[in-house]
Amino acid sequence: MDFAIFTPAVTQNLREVVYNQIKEAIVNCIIPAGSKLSELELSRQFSISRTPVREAIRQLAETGLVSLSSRRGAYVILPTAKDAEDLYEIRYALEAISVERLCASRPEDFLRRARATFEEVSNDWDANRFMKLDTEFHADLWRLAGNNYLGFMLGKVGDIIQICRHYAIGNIPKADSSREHIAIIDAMLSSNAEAARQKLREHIERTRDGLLKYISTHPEATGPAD
Amino acid sequence: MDFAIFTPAVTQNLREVVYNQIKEAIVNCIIPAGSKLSELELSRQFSISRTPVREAIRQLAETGLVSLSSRRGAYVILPTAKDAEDLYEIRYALEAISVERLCASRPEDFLRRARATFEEVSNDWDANRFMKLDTEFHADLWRLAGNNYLGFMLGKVGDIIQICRHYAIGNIPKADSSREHIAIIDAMLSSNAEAARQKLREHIERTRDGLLKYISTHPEATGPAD
DNA sequence: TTCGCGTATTAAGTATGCAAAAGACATTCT
DNA sequence: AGAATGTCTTTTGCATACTTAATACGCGAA
Repeated sequence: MDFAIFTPAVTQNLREVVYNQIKEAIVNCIIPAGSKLSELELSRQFSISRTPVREAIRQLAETGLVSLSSRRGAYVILPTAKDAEDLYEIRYALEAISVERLCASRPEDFLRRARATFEEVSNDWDANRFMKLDTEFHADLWRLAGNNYLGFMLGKVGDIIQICRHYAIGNIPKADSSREHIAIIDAMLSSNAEAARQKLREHIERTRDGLLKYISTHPEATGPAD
Repeated sequence: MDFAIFTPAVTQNLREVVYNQIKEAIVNCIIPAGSKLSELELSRQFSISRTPVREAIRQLAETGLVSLSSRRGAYVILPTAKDAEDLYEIRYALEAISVERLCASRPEDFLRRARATFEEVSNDWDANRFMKLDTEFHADLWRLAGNNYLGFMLGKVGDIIQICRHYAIGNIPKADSSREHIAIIDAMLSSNAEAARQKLREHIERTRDGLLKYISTHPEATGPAD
């Protein structure tokens, strides 16, 4: 057989499908923070039995998106402003690893391409388009950094942050955010780890502050401030 | 009723019990790295049905201790030397958050008590006793740091590291390790964040190097070096 | 009216059954 | 002999039935 053109007929099992769909719904706030996730209701919507739904909910609990209460059900977490702060602090610490490593390995082709992309951004870009670009850039960072667990950890932090961030779409001028990205990239291109860390810190702090400001003026968006 | 001395009669459900027991067995290498976890076999050993065992295995997969292969079963991960390096790098980044925060808040009573305990350590301490002290100290750090997600993240990293570290018990002289702890504590007591970070880095790097050295001389202990 | 208690209802926790996939082994064909 | 195919066994994935805890509701007594 000298061809290999077919991909697996069945790629995912039901648990994965359900997990991904519920997760997407949660991080995009289609299922609002704080909602109860009923096994029965969800299994009816998916037209499957409770078992895969149960497993997906357990999986979501382990990522931190859902909190389980014994015999009382599963609830989508309701992040507080404090949660957002704590998460951004962790995110900075983890992303700093990527950035430092990339200062050393300096994947020039990638950095230049990313830089060019961010230079094209203007404030009238579609919010979702920009968010996708941003997400992918940060994902590329850890992928290139070569630490096998960075993605694993950042994924968990990112999912929870995403719940918060959803409310703040469009809150931060995209052109400013792009400039911050470019500053980080330039620092990496010149292998200046100290500057790169600093620019990253500024970028993440600015993003965080934008979110916190939004939360403070929209108390209904997340859990009670503490 | 003006007293509250009773704890819940039933605290955990079967899934939790099974999860904890399997996790302990894995991180203590009673179930060796790389082993297959059979639902049927485990459920027979626990004398329960497959359902809670399945859920526990899924939960372990989400923490990263177990890898699932669709329709082929669950296997305890087999960390490589690279994995250990990556994990320690993340652990450093996260613990640095605790240490920095504690330089600011400086919980003196706790720090002094911890310092006194580490001064009592000598090389002839029981390895498990020292490991317990060490684990608790690091746990106290993040608990006092006040970042609600630090423990969550460090727990995941720590569980995987623990698999590796188990092989290296007694590899690092306990008195040396204690001195490193004391150095970190002293830096925190004098609110010298820069020094505290540095001492923490040295401590974690030394611990890591001890483990890596062990792994390199005992290739059977973990997965293939890459 | 409010508190306490008993009952009903709902939903989660667990057990079990069934279908189907993966791996092992035997068998056939070249 | 070796490769390929068929068959059997084991075990996972999913469905479903059963058990039991938590909540809601209703009624009666203080």
